Amino acid sequence: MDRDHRESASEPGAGIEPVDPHLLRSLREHVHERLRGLIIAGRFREGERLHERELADLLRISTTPVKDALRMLEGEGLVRIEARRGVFVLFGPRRAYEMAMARAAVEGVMAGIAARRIDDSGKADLAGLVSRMEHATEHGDLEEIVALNERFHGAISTIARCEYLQSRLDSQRMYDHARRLAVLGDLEERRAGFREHSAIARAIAARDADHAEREMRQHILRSARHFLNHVFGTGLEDRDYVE
Amino acid sequence: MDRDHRESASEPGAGIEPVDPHLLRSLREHVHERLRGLIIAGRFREGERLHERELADLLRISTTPVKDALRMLEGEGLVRIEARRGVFVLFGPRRAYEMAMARAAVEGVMAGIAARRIDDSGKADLAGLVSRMEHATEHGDLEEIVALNERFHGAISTIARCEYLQSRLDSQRMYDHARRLAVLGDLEERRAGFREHSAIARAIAARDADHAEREMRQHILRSARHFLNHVFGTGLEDRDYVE
DNA sequence: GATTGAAATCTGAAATTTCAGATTGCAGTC
DNA sequence: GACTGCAATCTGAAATTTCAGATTTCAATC
Repeated sequence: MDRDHRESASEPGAGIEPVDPHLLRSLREHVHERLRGLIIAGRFREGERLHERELADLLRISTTPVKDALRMLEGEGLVRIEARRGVFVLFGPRRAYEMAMARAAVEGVMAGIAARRIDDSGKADLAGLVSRMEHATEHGDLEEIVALNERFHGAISTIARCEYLQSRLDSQRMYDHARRLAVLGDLEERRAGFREHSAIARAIAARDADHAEREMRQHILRSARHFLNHVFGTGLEDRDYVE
Repeated sequence: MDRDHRESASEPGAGIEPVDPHLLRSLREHVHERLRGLIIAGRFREGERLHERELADLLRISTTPVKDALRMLEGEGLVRIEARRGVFVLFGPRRAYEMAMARAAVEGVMAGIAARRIDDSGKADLAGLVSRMEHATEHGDLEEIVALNERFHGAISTIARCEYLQSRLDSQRMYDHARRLAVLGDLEERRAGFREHSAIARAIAARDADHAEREMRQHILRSARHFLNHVFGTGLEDRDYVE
């Protein structure tokens, strides 16, 4: 309602924007998304072989978009393609944690930049999201928590305005949705995540770049470790990763 | 000579290893390497259009490996592919600096991990490389400096043993070789780089992870800024990037 | 049974053809 | 001249075919 009210009736083009060329998703992107989801959900063991023609048969499409999707997965470090030998899955606890480390490093830098760039409008956005996250945390609204988490991290990216750094994060996603919900069923874990989000937002609002970065990194690494312990049991060498 | 001496004559298989599947480079990789080099050398303006069929004609190959190479470049953030519209270059000073930032973030983490994992053999390797870098710095042996720089960073990666993090670095390379040599022609710049390398090696040898990370990040960002100022003149917003 | 070499089969890479959406050019109408 | 609609052309996406290296199978030889 507020939205319609703000658009002036004297602007006939109001609300009309250029069509985003990415709205139509290609076959390759569909395949990529599906295979990626299966890999991080653990459907394939680490080292398991994927079969290009078999996948194409199952999906009722030609091998071309399957090849392209596998190439994308290779670029993300989730599979290894050996010419004329096969495609092998590269996802296990170690890889997942290294992905989290890469994410922590890059997103930490972005949080630092956001702290330098924040304005009042950005502060209000973050505060609003934190408030909603607190509510969802206490009420156990798990899907809402996941969605707000996305929005929180997205808001920081918007403030930071580092398009390339953000693009690097897309390939570091290693959470399986269903398992993430399972982990968030634990109130203490939810509260820990919320405390961390709050600390990040406070540091950014205070323009404390170093602190924002540190909080962001710790948040990402701690929650990743918790998640991976839940999914894989023990499997990580702790020595390298103490923060 | 020392090498041959170390291999025992009683081991008939000595020196025989599995064939690395990547030894034979595919057409796609050749095209990727060439196009990548041209892009970071500034052969194409930011926003300039690349033409898939034209490139295939020039290279005397089919469009398939050209498509694949362009896809790889897209994954690296160096081009944007719009379906049925064209391929557009995304490389300019801002992108180059964001690439350096991503590299600084990830490689900083790796330096910290190396500091935790270092052993005596690793210390000796780094010390040896630093010694050779000092010599090349004072004698203006530019190609040697570039090669030793690669080896220095590679040695740290070997110590850190984070395969995935290392793989993320491959797509963050943004130095044009010829221009890099030009920048290194300046003795003060060479010395600054050497001082930074030394500081990194010292921090790693001292197992001071935080310090190693900080030194690595500063080294990468400072030298990138210097390089980009040389190549592009001013063009970066300094405000975001103060370290 | 062990070894060797050739044939058959498998596999991703590359070439070629076709497809389908996007853009441009041109002719007709007002 | 401005506008509209259609045809021609352009472009990356996808399908299909072929290629060339890798692996397996099978038959012959010792």
